[in-house]
Amino acid sequence: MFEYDGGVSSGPTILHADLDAFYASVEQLLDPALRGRPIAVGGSARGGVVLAASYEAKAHGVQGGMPGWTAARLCPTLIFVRGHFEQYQRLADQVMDILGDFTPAVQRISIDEAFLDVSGSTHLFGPPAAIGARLRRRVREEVGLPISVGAARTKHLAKVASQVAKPDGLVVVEPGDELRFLDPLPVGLMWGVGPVAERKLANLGIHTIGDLARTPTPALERLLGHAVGAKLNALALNDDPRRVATSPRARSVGAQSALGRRRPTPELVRAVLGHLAERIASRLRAKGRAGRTVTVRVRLAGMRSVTRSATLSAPIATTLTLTEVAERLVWQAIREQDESVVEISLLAISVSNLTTQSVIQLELPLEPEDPHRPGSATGVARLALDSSMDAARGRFGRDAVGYLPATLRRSGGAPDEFRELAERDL
DNA sequence: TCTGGGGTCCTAGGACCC
DNA sequence: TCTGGGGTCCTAGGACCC
Repeated sequence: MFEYDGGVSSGPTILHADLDAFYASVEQLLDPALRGRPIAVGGSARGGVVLAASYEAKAHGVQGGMPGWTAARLCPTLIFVRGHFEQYQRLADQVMDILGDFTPAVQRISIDEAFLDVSGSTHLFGPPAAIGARLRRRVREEVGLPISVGAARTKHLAKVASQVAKPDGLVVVEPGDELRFLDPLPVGLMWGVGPVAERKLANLGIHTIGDLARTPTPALERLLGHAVGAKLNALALNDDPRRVATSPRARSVGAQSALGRRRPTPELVRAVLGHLAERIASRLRAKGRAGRTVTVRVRLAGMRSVTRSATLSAPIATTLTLTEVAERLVWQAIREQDESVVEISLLAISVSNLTTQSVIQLELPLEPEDPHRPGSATGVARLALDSSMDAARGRFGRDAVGYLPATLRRSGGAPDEFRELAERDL
């Protein structure tokens, strides 16, 4: 991780730029008939989940992550549109290129938002407020999308400022105004305060960031745990040392698939895990990485989840080995539930404890009699199989091999283009 | 009416080692 | 006979973010 230290400046030189209702705004850009109207990307009035809502829909209470039928009930005129996922990546990259014109210190934190440290750019572009305004204008004129910008001395404050600026606004917090700015804002605007923490804080009468700042740290730690409590108190007092940095390497890779409600038959479990393992392992191989810890998650009907994990003696990146380890863990998890559990609604695999190792190193013999070991005859054969599958995929596209049989696909499942949008670089 | 998919980080208990 | 304290790794669960 490389850090840009803008520490010499005490002005509001950290910018947080955040595209407004990104997926929905792209749909409105692509289809003028949708502009000014309440739309939801993803889901339908009968099922699925809403991935993003336009501001017109948000005005009715529609939010991302909400079941489609709930959204339709809140907003009867809601228009459901299918996503144009390839366009999202292209347009977001175009926006990031524009941000890069203002400073090399850009930390992209998701497809549609980034931090910028502009402390070295003011001699070229003027003060941070001018940079924010210029950046917003360029994104609007060259890409056609609304973007909100917050500028402050720290990342956290810049992020809060961009939330306050939405939609389509710019908020600059001068150093002398920081505490006054934060004081009346709801605690939920802070990074790290979700629904659970918000409810616990409300029970103590803590509603605003000012309330939080006036609460003694030990009380917060008792309520929310050591790490969260201490962090929140520091942030509420605007004591935030984080610098803009390039993204660190990923620490885990995973994939999941919602199934509706299914009885976990051996055939179903094998097919779904094989599909997930293939997605994960091919990503690992493409980057020359491998992982030692395999974690599976089984979500039961009723949304309760159980996880099981195993740490292997050597890192793996082969599809078959990952499938078999995951299969063992999933059946272990299912067996340990009481017998009333007959249906599952999701399977997930994650690989962590990642190492950066070449394929050659993975082939070093360990215990040749164990088929799970990369050095065994079986292990070598599996690597060879994976290599040819990877090659076929490279030539004929990602769906050329290893896709989930149509009979096991659930209508309304997330398209692969959507999955790829969320993937982090390994 | 029934709830996506990609991640990060923290906690707490137990095993194990020195 | 009974026994300390610190560090590291592993596992399961959960909060949170986009």
